[in-house]
Amino acid sequence: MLENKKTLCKAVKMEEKAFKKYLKEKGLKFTKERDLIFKEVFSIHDHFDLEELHIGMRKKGLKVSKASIYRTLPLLLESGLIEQVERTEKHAHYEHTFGRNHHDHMLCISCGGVIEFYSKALERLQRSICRKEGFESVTHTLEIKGYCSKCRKRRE
Amino acid sequence: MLENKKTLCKAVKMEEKAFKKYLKEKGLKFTKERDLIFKEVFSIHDHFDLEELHIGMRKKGLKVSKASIYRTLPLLLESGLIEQVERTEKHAHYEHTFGRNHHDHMLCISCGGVIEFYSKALERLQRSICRKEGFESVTHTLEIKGYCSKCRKRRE
DNA sequence: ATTGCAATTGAGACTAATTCTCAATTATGA
DNA sequence: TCATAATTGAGAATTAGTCTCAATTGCAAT
Repeated sequence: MLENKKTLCKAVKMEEKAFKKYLKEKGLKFTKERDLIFKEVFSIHDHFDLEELHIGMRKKGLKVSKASIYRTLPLLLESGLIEQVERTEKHAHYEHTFGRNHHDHMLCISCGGVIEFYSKALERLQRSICRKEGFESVTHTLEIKGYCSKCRKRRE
Repeated sequence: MLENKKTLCKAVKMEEKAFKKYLKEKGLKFTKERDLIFKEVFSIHDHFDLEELHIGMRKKGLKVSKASIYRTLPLLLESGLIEQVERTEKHAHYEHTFGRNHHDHMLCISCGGVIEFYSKALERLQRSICRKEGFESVTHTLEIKGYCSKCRKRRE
């Protein structure tokens, strides 16, 4: 799923550049808080929610308020550097997009497990559907809810 | 999108039967509040959220508490009589499934417009992906966010 | 029909997530 | 360096949704 560390580092630098560019275009500042949040997000190679992000930062002694995280995540989302993975009843979950290819999710209703999958054919088909509608896709989310193979067996 | 009224009426009766059956199976009661909510939901041939549903009922003089609506929607969801359409930052939107085939949504980031679409090929592909994973799909949601054709033109 | 009881209801208290406010601070471009 | 507009943190405010509990009501068995 991830390349080796060296490649990762180099690439995160590029992502940071992209973030700075995005901010500049919007007339927004690249503050140290945003930098910290950005770095934290890119150090998590998994799904995370806002709470986890915040706690993780506190543990490292990085003092950034929740409010700032609430304010920064939408920027990262909009610049395409992170994606919303899942929205439970309670709150959203995110993941950064670097080093991971886009993928979709199956959510098991029974055990809460998450299965990631990717289908080239699916992506292609979606692009073609959008083209037909004249719609320019920026992101998409496909969530399939149901029962994973383990839970299916258990239910029998 | 919808059949004529007569067909609709007859079919809603069937849906009501399905709802009663679902409740009975779960050992739940078919109360007059649930009946009212059910009827209201099936009188809306469009997306709605909980707030709208509640206000609509108040206007007609139907007194059902919000709490009861909060309690009833999950039942309708679980019995497959309604679906979650969209989850804005704030709250979920629903629609009843009768007389409308399953479809997915494109959401315009710029104007907030919603485009519904359905693709047989897409559904088929999803089924095949699930089969491969041994996953039993119950529902799925595909949301494509981007710019609709009108807004694309406007942005140029 | 009557009865008994578990499920349900409404109203408001409660909780959790998110947004807002505002004075103090800071990044940025001139 | 300076001016200024954006940003910050802390906590207040808001909002969606859940929970509590006494009163009510379906419903199944009499």
